[in-house]
Amino acid sequence: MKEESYKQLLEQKGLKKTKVRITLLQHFMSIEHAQSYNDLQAALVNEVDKSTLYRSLASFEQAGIIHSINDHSGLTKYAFGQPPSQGNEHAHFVCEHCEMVYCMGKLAPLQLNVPKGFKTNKVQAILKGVCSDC
Amino acid sequence: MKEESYKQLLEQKGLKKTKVRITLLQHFMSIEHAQSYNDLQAALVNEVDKSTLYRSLASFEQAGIIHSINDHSGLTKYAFGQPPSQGNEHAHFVCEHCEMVYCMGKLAPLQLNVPKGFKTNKVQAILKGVCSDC
DNA sequence: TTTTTAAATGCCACAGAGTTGCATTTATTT
DNA sequence: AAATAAATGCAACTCTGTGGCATTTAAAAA
Repeated sequence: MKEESYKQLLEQKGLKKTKVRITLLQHFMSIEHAQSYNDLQAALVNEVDKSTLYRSLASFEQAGIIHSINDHSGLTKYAFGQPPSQGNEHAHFVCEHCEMVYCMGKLAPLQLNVPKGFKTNKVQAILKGVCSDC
Repeated sequence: MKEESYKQLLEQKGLKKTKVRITLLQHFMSIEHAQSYNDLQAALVNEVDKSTLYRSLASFEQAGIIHSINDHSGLTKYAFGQPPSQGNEHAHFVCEHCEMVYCMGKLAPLQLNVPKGFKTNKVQAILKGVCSDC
């Protein structure tokens, strides 16, 4: 994909087309699994300041370009694609072997027995297993 | 429940019956929702050292007395009861109003469409909504 | 194109969760 | 009661993530 298309996406989302953001977006769109802060620093060859990177991630997430994932590892991961909205959730798959995190297809409505008085609004599911590369 | 029963449980699990552990276990069994490190410190009136508390939690979890929960708040929470084992998972409910975390009943088997080559071993679900007290 | 302005970056210091090493204390065993 | 092994407390440290502030850069206005 040409650099132009990254710029277009940023413009469309009302974000300034800075060097950091273009590189970051390019990376997100070129990779298929979720990225931790450290993955991203390595991919950007440690050229970006820590707070800049976190702030870029925050603005991308707010703009709906990426979404953050809690995979129960203690590290937040980030993946390309819109944040799951109500009724539009997708599951995340964590490989127990290589630790990689993948976005899965839309989550089928779950039968959830919650006690009386509890009202469920959204569901987050983490699948653990072995990925196709392992 | 008498103090004797806490001691029995510790003995049964092969854990030394220390003051800290008895107080901690007593607290876990008297409360219905999951506890953060800070909740526990407050409940134990800040009398316990940080590393002691974390180490006690680790030993309880290893012994299968409690299990830890990652509710996407950034804080690990701990609840009384065996860690979910394969085929015996339960969901966790996070109240969006009071932030409390509850253990729900056993999770019904889910229909999960994962891509070819992916093999799911376990499922962890977090439900977000409003609890019966809110 | 040049000037203006508003936002993004980098640097630094900080906050909070959780861990580790080590000396001391305590529970259990002999 | 003495010996032993594990639990505790303390201090220092790691790691993730945040916030203030001066400087730079992208976009808008002139």
